Amino acid sequence: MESKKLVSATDAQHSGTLLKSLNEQRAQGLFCDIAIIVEDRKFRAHKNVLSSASTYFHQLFCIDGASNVYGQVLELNFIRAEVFAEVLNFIYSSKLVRVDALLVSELIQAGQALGLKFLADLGESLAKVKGMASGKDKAASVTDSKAEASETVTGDQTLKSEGLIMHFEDGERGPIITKAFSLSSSEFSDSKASSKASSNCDESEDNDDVIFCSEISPPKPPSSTVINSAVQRLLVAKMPVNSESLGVQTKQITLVPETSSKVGDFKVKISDSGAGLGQNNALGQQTTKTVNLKYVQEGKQPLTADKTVGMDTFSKGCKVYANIDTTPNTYHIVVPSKDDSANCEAKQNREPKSPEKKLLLIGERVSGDRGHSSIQLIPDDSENHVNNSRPLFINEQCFPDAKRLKKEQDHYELVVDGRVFYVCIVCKRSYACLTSLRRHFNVHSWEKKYPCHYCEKVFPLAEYRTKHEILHTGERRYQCLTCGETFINYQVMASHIRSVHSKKTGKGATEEESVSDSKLYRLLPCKTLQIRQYGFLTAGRSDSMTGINEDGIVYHVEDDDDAGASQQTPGTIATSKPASWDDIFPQDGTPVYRYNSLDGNSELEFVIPESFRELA
DNA sequence: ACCCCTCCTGCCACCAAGT
DNA sequence: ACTTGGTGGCAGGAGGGGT
Repeated sequence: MESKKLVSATDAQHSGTLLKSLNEQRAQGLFCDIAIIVEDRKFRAHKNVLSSASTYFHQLFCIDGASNVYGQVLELNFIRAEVFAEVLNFIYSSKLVRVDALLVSELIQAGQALGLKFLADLGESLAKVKGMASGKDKAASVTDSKAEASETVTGDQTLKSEGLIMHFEDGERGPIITKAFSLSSSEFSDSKASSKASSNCDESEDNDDVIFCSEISPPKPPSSTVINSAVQRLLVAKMPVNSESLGVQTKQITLVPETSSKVGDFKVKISDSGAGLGQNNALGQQTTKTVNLKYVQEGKQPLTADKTVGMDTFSKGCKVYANIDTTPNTYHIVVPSKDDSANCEAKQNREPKSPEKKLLLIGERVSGDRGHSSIQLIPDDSENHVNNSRPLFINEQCFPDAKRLKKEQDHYELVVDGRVFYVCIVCKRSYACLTSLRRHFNVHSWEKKYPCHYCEKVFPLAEYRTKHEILHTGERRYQCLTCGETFINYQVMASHIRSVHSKKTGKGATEEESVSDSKLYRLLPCKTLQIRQYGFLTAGRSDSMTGINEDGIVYHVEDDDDAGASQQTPGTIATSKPASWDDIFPQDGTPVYRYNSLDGNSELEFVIPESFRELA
């Protein structure tokens, strides 16, 4: 039998090349499957890469139902955009390059929060390296006698320790760390991060009134955290009872399935906790009882259930009414008939008339039987909340699959005396108009992004962008008819009219003032918007674009399929005759727009005219 | 206290698609 | 032609931060 010859080979540069390629793909937006919104900036990235580098992201992507992951968009609110940009660069390059030393502490915090061991340990590494420098390095102010240097090169302010290479240089605002390479390829076994992610219920207790919690059953926890199966089904909800400047008193409701009981039996624990302490049972009061909810799932309508019942025990389509009139602390559960279920969605928007007066519809079971939602206890002053358009705090955070929450499943309905309120499932804001909720929901989902045409900012609402862009253009649309002065927005104009002319605008004005209100100012057409729409209308065509030269001549630009080679072709004008800006905006003081095709954008560059600058 | 600014939300107009 | 749903602008209140 002939012996096999085996050949082994290792590409030492493979990992580096691979990472570099991934980083290039990220830069080009290729294959990015997640958008991360931090402050007002959007970062595209690859889930696989994030998950591999960060235990936080690993956990997050494993737990599909994490409350803040909605589809392909993730919003991080515990980190600044500037810091996250460096974190992302590090993940995709294994390097921190010319990072302002002032950011180091935040980078360390970010590393700890995101489960990035290198960044989390950066402080320790820095202390060691600085200890090696022992006064030779300008940046070194902390020394560590325990630092063990395998090699120390301080002459050029480059330090090496345990695989860490650092280079210090003086930046404008202080020392800058450059050429810092990752310590090692040791696996992230960050128990802190793991346990942190595994206990989401506790993680957010610091500031939030309502804890966003999820079923603690990640399919593939990166750490081998063993979670008791009984605890996995634990659902915890917190409810603000008193939201005065004194903090928030909370009641904690815990639904624990009774393993020895029948299906649907839950042991309900209610405990009070101190304001803002985030500690269970701080005040000690606790009651426990068992309720059978099976009938709720299979029952015939209507039913009444205790308020401590979890929403996840209801069948899909059940409408849950808080019985605020006759029997406090109970719900009416209205189970739709089979015929109703098909038309349930269609009926939702046409159901302003509530036959059950004084029944507060606090929610509808929208997720499947495996859902992990719960109903928040209604505060005693719930009716006040209703009057304030902040009626309820419904805890419906724990969806097993956030992607299933489609647009038509982004809200609950509240019916109060026949009036419908639409409650956002994420933040619990209530709206009188469904359109308002739809518009608002993009703040969570970022299904649509509205990037500023003048800077890198991204907005969840078109109107925010428009208002922001007007700040760029400096356009002043609001004109005071008393003195003729123009203003950039309504608020400034109203303030001017109030302070200078001693007149009131708006609903707060007296009847006499209201009568004359319409004459106080006038609103000029929005040039900023018009020019953008004009640009889109022309540039939006797949085969051609229209541009304008500095003389104000409109150009028709043919697209030769070479994005970088588009050229203006004077003479191929889109209209029968050249159109100047005066034709479009014949008023004086019109801002100047230039067509910008340098970077492939079919956009119009706005140049603030001197007249505007003088006014500003 | 006042001003400035941003955010928010009810209301409305406009538009496109479907009936 | 009418209905419906989506979109986005406008008004004006609320609230935060700076002075």
